Amino acid sequence: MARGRKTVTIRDVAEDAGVSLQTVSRVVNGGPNVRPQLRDKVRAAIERLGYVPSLAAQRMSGSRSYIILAINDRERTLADWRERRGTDWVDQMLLGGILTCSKHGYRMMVELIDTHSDHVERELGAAISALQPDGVILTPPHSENALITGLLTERGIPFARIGSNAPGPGIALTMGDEGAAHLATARLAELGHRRIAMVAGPAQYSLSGWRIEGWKRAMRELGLPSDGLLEAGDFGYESGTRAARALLDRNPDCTAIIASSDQMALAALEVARERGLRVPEDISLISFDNTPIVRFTQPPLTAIDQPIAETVSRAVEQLIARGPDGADDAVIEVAAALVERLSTAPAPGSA
Amino acid sequence: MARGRKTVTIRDVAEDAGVSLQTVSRVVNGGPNVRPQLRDKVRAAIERLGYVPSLAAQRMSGSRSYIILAINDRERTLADWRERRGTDWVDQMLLGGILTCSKHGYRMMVELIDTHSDHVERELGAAISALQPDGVILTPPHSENALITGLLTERGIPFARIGSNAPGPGIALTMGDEGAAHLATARLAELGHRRIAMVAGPAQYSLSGWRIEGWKRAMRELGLPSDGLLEAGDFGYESGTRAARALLDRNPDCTAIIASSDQMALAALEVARERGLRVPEDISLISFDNTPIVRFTQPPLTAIDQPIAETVSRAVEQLIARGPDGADDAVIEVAAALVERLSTAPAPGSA
DNA sequence: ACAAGTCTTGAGAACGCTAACAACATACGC
DNA sequence: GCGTATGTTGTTAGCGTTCTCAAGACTTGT
Repeated sequence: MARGRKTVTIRDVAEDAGVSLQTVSRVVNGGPNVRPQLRDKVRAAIERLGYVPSLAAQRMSGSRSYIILAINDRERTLADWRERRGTDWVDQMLLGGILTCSKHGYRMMVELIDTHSDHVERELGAAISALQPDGVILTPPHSENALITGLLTERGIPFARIGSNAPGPGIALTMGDEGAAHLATARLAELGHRRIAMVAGPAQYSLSGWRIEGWKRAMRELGLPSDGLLEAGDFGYESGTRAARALLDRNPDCTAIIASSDQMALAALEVARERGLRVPEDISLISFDNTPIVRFTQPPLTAIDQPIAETVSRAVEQLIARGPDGADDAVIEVAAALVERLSTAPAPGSA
Repeated sequence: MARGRKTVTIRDVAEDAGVSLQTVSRVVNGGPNVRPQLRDKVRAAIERLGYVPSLAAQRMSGSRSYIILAINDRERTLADWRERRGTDWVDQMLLGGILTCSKHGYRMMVELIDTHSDHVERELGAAISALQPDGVILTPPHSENALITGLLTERGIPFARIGSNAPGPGIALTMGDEGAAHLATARLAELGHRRIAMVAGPAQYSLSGWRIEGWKRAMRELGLPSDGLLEAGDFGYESGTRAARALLDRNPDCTAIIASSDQMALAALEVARERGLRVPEDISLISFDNTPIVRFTQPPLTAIDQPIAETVSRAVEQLIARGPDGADDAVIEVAAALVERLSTAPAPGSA
């Protein structure tokens, strides 16, 4: 077996092209002061030998590591996965991240970290020390964890916080949860609905609050009361069942529900069915997330599409563009869209 | 801003513990010949300083890179993603991989690579040169690409091929596609079905062939003819529609369909509906994959669960356990299971 | 008690790359 | 034509770790 054919190093290229190591390095990194003639010669040698710089060596020599680290919540990810709920969030994040990273010669790594306070510093610290990433992407519920943002700030590593619009340290990227909830509510009102209920997410996620805000603002603007029309779940199916039942028990006149996750919307759909309510004839449903499952339910659900991939992509681009020193704070919004399917219709008796 | 607090290196630990670099290195890597007293002293220093070895430096010094690289097909992944079909496969793979990697102090990286022959060597070669992974995990359709396995063999990098049971180079991990198809077919026969059709995957994937084999073997063992009951799709929804229509046109007496992917099963479900066939009363349906969507269709689908996460986990463990030299070939099978839901029932008119 | 081993520790080189600096060539101003 | 800015190339050191090899401290057998 032709095992272990020696790796092509920068030295081999230098030799082949008849120049010094440094010149090759300059060509590889797009250095500014190289004569075109030499540059082409070096490029030819690189091509011929199939040279690719070693990431480890680059990192060692004090330059960038070309790694972006994405932090996900271990508990949630594992629960989603174990119960085969699907982890579309991870998917979207990964794909958006990988694609954008590779466009810039970077790589993305995913790390699962416990939210528990005594673990979080150890685990994140270890990951950072081992990988020395050029940037970190934080996803909920880590996005507003002061322990984490503090650690990253202290170590001088640029980071982006997904799903947060609190103008704290680092780059905050939000999907405009307030606006999205407002959009959904307004659309339902447009269809003639007056009693529009909201199944919110857990208070631990700040986006839950923003969605409630958006819903309340829309109701207020339309002169509709929102009292008694709010329930909270934990994004999971069971909590959605509980919330939908409570909501319908309390408001028999409710004709529309906005659920803060697809799972909870699915639960609401089932609760409606168990009570003999037809969707969308008797009650309309809008969910948040727009994961693949909502296209295959009966009826397919109208949903707010979370542009997770695009958001993460933007985050990566910011991180890379700003480089090691540009950790300036910023708030960026990537707009969500309403995808209308068959779970929404004019309110019963309207028009 | 307390920017850039210096990283803790092995030198700091050595100084703190009053020993040489080498001793610390030995303790960190579980070296065999260190006196317990010293070992504890060094461990205490590591703990106190929060030392974590730099991955880049470890790699540089010629030891392992502690990185496992997973290769996915770019085209398929992007298509799945763009059309929001969901990429459950990526999910499962990633999670199974990450979890097992981190258990052993490894990391997993995902790379999307084009199947096109002129790209594949360049792209994979570049990824390998840059990352220098300790092992590579190949997923279909790369698992049996001779260009890829050749390149890896030549470079002496151990690799695992997921979804292949061809006893070629490297470790082949199969989910027992032949057995799984046999299982599904036998179960349907048990329910009284005689005309059991198969919507297979594309021939490009060898597992498609194995599934056909399993189905044919079961039919043969049961003394049932299988002629005219086979159609092939490309795993996608549209191809499933075409296949199901062709199948039902040709075999009005068909009472059961096994589809080689959830998407194609969904399509078959829709085709049945459009022809006024009730599932499962008139026709039973079994799909392959068991992604999250099949739990939420009407009715929920009986499915063969692909133990992707477990398979990848096994692959990672093999790769790590064998180390840099143990590239011995092997074939490992992780059994798939049949998850019965509501799309299967006794054949019409039976019992 | 002495030679021959084994265990334990340390010193120095090496991995592949880039930063910082030095050296040389070329251009420009007067 | 000489000094100074600017462009181009090469040289050296160092990043943090592990490997190789050597030296010292213990054993053990006779």
